[in-house]
Amino acid sequence: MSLPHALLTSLVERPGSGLELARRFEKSIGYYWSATHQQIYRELSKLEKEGLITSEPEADARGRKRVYEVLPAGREELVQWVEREDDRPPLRDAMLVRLRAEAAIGPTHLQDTIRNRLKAHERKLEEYQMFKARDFSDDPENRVEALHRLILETGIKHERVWIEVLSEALKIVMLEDAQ
Amino acid sequence: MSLPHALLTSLVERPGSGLELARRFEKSIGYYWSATHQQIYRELSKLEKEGLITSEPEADARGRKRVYEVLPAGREELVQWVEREDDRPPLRDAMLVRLRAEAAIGPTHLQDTIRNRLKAHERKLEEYQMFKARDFSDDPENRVEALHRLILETGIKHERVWIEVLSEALKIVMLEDAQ
DNA sequence: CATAACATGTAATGAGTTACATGATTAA
DNA sequence: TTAATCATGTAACTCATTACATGTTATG
Repeated sequence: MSLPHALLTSLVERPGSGLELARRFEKSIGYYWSATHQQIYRELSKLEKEGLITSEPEADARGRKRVYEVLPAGREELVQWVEREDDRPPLRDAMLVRLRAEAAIGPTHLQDTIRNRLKAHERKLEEYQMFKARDFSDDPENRVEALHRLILETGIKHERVWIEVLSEALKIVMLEDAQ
Repeated sequence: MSLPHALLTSLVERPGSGLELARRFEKSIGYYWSATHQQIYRELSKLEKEGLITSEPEADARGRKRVYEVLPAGREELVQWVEREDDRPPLRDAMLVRLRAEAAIGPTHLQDTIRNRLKAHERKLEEYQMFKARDFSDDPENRVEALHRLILETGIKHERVWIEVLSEALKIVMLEDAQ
């Protein structure tokens, strides 16, 4: 149940429409949560029905831009949620299942798949490093900047782990082909 | 759609019942895919209906142990799937949403939540390191062992990243309380 | 023969994805 | 005035979670 709270957070930072939020998810929010525009519109309606956000203009305006902002009740709900305990999400990556399957029934031809994913992670890493260079100085930081930097840093670490893992996977898979 | 393939992989490695598979998921499979027994039973029925696995005894035996094994068609499906291209799963962690929300509306009281999750990751890391010491030697490895080690190593790296991130988060959150 | 442990399942709900539908605004 | 872009939404489906229901086997 984090999507509504990711939306509340983003709207607290700055009011915006469904499509604007979808774009924020694609850009910056993407490295800690992801969602499609369909999900976002559905969730915004729900949040408005629950009285946590309002929109302007209120009219049933299909096709016309509708800007949402957070109500006091929404802010309160967000505070409550932040302080709530929560389990860690399970690590669930099909690539690891593929590698285990490869061990069981291989050799198969999965080098290209690995190589493509490796490239994808390298691209993301580069993108995040650009964000970091652009948005964060080495100066003493306030808490907001420190938290934002930490979140981006998490994305960077995540990409680095996968680059390491996939590079190693490629080595193993290519070795077995050479035999 | 990785659960059926995680099941096929595990059953190729060794035939087993639903509950046995659930236990494997809790133990070793947990660091690359997770599932509950309800999901597992449902998926096993589906796989059997599709002719990818069989079970003994076939009888509609509620309460009696039923051991599944993979049919040639199941093995073939697994090979096909392993070689199939696949996008990276998005990074989706409620803790990062919490940290971003904390930046927007904080300070709130989320230190305990962070501390608890930190402890959970430290416990997991220790567990994985025990597995590693127990199951893998430093000897020259064959491909199966190398792949299994890589998967475990991925879990270890993952835990380490979160330990770093949460330690840093704790520092930031405690600093702001001191002000 | 009672009870704990083992074993398999159903039902309801929630969350996420994919495909599709439609209206409004702007610029060529 | 037509096409592109902006913008909002519906519907159907799959996957995962939670709560519950029930039968079997071993053992004291």
